[in-house]
Amino acid sequence: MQSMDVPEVVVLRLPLYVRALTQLQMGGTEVVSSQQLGVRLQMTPAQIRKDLSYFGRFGKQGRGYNIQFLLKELRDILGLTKEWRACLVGVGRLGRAIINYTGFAPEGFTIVAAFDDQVGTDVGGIQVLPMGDLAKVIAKQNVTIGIVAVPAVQAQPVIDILVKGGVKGILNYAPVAPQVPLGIVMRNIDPVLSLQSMTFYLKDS
Amino acid sequence: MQSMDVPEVVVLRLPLYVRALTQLQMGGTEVVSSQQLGVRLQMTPAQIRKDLSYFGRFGKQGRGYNIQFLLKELRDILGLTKEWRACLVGVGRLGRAIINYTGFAPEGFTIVAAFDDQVGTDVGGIQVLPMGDLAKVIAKQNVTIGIVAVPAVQAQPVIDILVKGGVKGILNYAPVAPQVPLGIVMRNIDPVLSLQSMTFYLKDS
DNA sequence: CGATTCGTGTTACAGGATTCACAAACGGGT
DNA sequence: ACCCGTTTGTGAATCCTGTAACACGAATCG
Repeated sequence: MQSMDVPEVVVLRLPLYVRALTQLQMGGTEVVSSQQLGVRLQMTPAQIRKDLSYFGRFGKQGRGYNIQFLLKELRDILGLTKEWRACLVGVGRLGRAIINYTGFAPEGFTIVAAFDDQVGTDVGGIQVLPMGDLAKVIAKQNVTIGIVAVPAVQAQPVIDILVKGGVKGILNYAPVAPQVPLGIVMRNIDPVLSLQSMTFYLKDS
Repeated sequence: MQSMDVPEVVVLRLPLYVRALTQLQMGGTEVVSSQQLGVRLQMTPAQIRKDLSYFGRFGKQGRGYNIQFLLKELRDILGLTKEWRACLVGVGRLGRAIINYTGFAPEGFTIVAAFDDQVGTDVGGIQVLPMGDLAKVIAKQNVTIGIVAVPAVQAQPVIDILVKGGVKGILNYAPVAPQVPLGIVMRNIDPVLSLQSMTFYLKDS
């Protein structure tokens, strides 16, 4: 498994490349140099080349990278060729916004189930199930990702349940820094933290 | 200005400290050691001490950090003592979810205006104004932060307008990597990118 | 009051990550 | 067939970040 000796920062940047390349492809471009990509993404060409070189040799000297080919490779590396099935916990305002968010599906992420204490009502075509059904649904529906949209205090217990249920990755919207066992991948979405680090630079200007 | 020689990674961690300390304070704790904080935040005590030492000497040997004092200091450093006024651009599904999000206000971030092409309707008690009024409102209402919740293609032009209008920081929810002039602080909120880097680790397990 | 324990702030170090620089490769033009 | 401008991939060098070690101040205990 190559995952081990690739720095995590590099992995975090790969999706940026995928996105930029996709946009270029939409625009009809067929070949791009690390130089041009660098301008688009505000980074040095050297870094882009180094990053890509962790995974193989995708470019041609004197020409650059064939976009279609590089995209296919990157999608493969990131595991974006298959569909990923996620479940959502918490169907409050935030949870409903997440269900209705149209950005996930085109990238292959599908929310197949939603859980909450207030059961019953359908939201955006998805039935809301009781928390008790969680483990069963994860197993039966082949869910690998849990999306957490509950209040802060409930986040840790919910995440524990998700992990015990067999989820491998967690996308956490709750404003906490939850603990997960080794081997579980977590990503936090936290606009307040972003703002709070921003104000440091804004405070005297 | 001390901002210059403090590494950005450190600044990004400060809000985490603020949050953890606040929770401890709620729980009635008065003093905490870097050790204990480290357990809570999954980081080494050494790093916490080093981070804090960029800004001063806040702890007492043999005792630890007085939470109330350290919190005040950190809030000061981050500029969280005053109220920050933001405006939102884009009142679609995502924009409305942002307006209704209850996590901003308690931390001192207020959305004072919203802009969109579809004018008129009030959303969550905030009137939606036409884009043409943007510059005027930013100046009159003392807005320093712009929140972008428009579709990808409109993001860059909207950000240009916000910057020209005088905003100093931008919280961008659109799935793009926008260019901003030097001196403007940008933070991106992008769940899809988070998921796409997650799958790299999930793809063979 | 002296000894012991605790935990800070700081300096030194090791490991990573970014940038640099250059040989090798490619394509187009002549 | 050969040259020239271009751009890759990759060690080497530089910069940055995190960790470990330590000296010292503060509190506690007998």
